[in-house]
Amino acid sequence: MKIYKITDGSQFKMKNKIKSLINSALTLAYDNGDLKSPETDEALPEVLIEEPKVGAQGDYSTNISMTLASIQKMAPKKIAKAILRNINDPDSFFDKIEIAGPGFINFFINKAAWYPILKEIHQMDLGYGAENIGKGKKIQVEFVSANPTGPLHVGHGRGAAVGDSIANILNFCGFNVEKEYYINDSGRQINTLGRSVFLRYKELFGKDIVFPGDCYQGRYIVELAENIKSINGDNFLNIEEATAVNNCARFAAETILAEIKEDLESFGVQFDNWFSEQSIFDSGKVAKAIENFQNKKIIYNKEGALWFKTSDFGDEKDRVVVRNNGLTTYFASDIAYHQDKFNRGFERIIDIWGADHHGYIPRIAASIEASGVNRNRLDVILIQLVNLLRDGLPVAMSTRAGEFVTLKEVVKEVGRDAARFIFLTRNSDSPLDFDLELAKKKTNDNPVYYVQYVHARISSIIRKGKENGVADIKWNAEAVNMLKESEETDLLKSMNRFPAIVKQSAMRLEPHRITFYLMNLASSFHAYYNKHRVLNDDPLLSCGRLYLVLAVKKIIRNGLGLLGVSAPEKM
RNA sequence: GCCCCCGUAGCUCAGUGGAUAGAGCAAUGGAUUCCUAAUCCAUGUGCCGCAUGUUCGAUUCAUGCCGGGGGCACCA
Repeated sequence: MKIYKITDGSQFKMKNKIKSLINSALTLAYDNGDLKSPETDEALPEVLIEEPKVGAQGDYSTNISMTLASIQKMAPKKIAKAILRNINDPDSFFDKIEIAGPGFINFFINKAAWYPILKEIHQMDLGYGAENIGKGKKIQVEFVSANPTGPLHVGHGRGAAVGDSIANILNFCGFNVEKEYYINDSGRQINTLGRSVFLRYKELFGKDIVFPGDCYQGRYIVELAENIKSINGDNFLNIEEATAVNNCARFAAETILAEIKEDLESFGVQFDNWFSEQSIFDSGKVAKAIENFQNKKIIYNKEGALWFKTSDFGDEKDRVVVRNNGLTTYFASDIAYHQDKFNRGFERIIDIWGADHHGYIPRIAASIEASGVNRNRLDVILIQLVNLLRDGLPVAMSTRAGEFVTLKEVVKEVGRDAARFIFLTRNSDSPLDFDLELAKKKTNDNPVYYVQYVHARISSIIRKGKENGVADIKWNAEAVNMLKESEETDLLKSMNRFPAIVKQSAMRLEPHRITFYLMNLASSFHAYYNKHRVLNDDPLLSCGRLYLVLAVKKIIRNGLGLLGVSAPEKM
């Protein structure tokens, strides 16, 4: 993965500055008796700085006088006044400070105070927005992990987009991230795959077959059978059926997996590790895990099966790990697999699953706890369904009947950027409507192009600027000081917010926050662009504005990069 | 029956304790001799599902109910 330069704490942090100004004011007020000095053992509320939604309420505000009211036994407005009396602002950082509503203190920042942000953005460049919360910790994101029994469909695409973006964001925030795909290449459904293909194979030779309902129905099964026929002729008809089925299974799984890899590649998703389920059987880790739990007396025998006492660890009932026919369940390999993840040194692991697997969380958490690892080192993100639409009407999809729209088809039709972006326009918790026609539209309806267009427009301005003789765009205090328009301040404020958005997105594992932020920044830019000319008659002003829009361009690029979406120079 | 997610403007959705709850779409009217009109500007809309509680303050937290979706195998 890429390594980002992260300079911890070097970002321009308005909130922290205001916070410290208030804290000094409080100290002063305690000293001179404007406010009652707190008892030493008293828990003081933290000074919280927030951005009001309404412009008239200032750039920032704090509710500290309300939270102090009960401790001070004083009316919030009186406390606010006492704080104001003691605020020291020698650099005239504030234009004005107001007390409003029930006792909010609203701060109006001097425009000039925003300018250093620009310098910051240009200096940090590719690293702007990176908050070092990971501190190099090893973290694993496991996602997609679709069974190699059929092609990836749109639902997998959503998981891929979310997983890849989360990995990008965490990497950006200083985690040492590994992306992993778990291949279910063992067990019953692989056998079913083999049976399905073998039946179709027999069919190709004119044999009468009965194709059971639990077999895979799709066209691709017939294609796999045709491939086998062209390679092996009728050889598989002349060997023992079990062997033939097994051969078909191996061939089919390998072929499908290769296609899955290809599809993901063209979707822009690359994994660091492809982990085979079979490999944890081969290495004896499953057997070892079971034995270990038996020694701990948390696996018991009932009616010929082995049960893991997950109910001792918060699950609602116990779960079978070895069936009475001697076969292990998937849960057994999952136990070993998750143990293996932690043994590989990951401090945290993130599993991204379809929402239909949510019932699985308690038992996996139980197995982790039982293995002596704190369960909160695992995060599970559940991805809700994707409803595929065309012009507002549902596109029929049924895995059972083998009719589903594959990820490949969608990417081919709407493009990778549009697909990835749209997958990230919702919280993973919410079902997502994906309209193929809308995704192709190149209008305001389609947020991808709305954001990308900002990047292209700015690139164009910069090209134009070069033609006009502006060789390099750099910090010029005099020029930057000319950025006085309200739309310019809006842009500066919005850009200042980016690191906080990234941080929140990383902590809560929610990439859609970046998506929304980018749409918002794009909107501020387009409004600015339509109202003011960057390249204008005044060379100094043009210089300042170029410096401004180049910063916007960098943030758009960084943000889109986190989503895995390209930032085009031209559109 | 039990568990999980969702319920916010006509539609699709943001908003994890603050003030007058936001955005896009849809609707109507406007903007381009000029850096990309894949753009912008203007004009509305809300028992934030219901109820109780916690709080100075609840769309946000807790509990219960209603409605929608999903999950509850010696399946994967």
